[in-house]
Amino acid sequence: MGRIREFDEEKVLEAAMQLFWEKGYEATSLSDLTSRMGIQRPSIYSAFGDKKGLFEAALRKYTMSRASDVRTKLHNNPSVKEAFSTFFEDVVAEEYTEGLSRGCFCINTMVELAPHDEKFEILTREHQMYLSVIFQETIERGIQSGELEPHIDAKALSQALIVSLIGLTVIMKSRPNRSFVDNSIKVTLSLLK
Amino acid sequence: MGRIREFDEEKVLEAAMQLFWEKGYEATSLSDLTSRMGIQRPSIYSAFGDKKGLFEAALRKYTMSRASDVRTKLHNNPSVKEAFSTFFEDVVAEEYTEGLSRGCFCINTMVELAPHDEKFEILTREHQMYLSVIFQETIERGIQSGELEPHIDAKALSQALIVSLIGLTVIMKSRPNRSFVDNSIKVTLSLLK
DNA sequence: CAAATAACATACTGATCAGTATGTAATAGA
DNA sequence: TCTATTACATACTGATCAGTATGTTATTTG
Repeated sequence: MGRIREFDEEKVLEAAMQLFWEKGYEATSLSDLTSRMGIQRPSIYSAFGDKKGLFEAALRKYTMSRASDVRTKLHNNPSVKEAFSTFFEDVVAEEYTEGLSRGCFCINTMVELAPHDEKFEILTREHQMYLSVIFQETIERGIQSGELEPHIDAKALSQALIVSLIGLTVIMKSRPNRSFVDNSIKVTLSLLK
Repeated sequence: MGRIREFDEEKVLEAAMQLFWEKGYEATSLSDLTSRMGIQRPSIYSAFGDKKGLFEAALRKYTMSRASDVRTKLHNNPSVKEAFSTFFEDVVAEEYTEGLSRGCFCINTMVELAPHDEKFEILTREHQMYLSVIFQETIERGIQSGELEPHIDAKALSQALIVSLIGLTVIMKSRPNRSFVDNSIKVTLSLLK
């Protein structure tokens, strides 16, 4: 009963996600959001609670989509070494292609909000832990197939690769020379033996 | 001629630095600043121009002090491997000791401002490049002393270590298990052979 | 001491912030 | 068709934002 909604919640959430991803939480105003989402202020509040609630919904949407992407990319390549090098190169290519370096929405949030808001500390941590498990599974697959040496510590190595991926994503925001990131990746991935 | 200044510019700048470091640029208001710096609003504007100018001065103070610290820590230890492992462990210890994880002021700025303000893109990039040179010099010292293998690419390795250090600093904001960061460091520093 | 200068403190500016009150339009069930 | 309900758009709220105008106090120079 009652009037039916005219906007698609998934679509406006996608728009909000893009905006928060670009500008962060504090620098994004409700006016920015209404114009980008194409709906009025009270619609936002009725659908998502408040600004923090909308941000959280946007971040959850991002992390779920991102985790799925990472899983697909790493699982689809039969060669583990190639899977990782292609994955890291894709991350770099995306960042240098776009005019604005948005980086990773989750990492941005880890820096801006996690230290001051436990909800986001947990949310961002769990996303990184999940990615780390995907990395670990991939490395273990490489060990079992014989592509990687059997003695390596898959868990510890996956954690080191996650840390490198984060560092890479962050330093690209300062637009270093391409050689800097290429060198870093080459050296880091030499750990995959 | 005229009344003499009652505040110490270095001291109030130090206070501003601490606040911006904790909260970032957007989340820090002029009211926050006046109360923490202990001076009135017009004094800030006469000494530092505007909010961005104050932030820039604070960041420059930070990066200079930080670069000096890093140089000292890495140069003072005769063993290069030990210098790096102590250095990384110190970074972790500091972050897990304090209640709030401030991380690195420069890295925080790289995420918040560098993508939207070229001045900070350059400033943060140059700081990271400078740290990378300090790392490289240290690695080269290890090669010359015979502690490290002669064939390693000191430049590329130093860049990979910088990337790992950034990733480590960022992920600690989500307070992962200590074992996660310990594993990462152990694996990454295994590149120093 | 008088004039000039500069830092001081208070209080203000218009703009913008997140969030909401209010009235209208559209839908469902009775 | 009437009533209840929900979404809509407009316009408003008090609070806070960055930055400044104004007048006072302290110091130097003549």
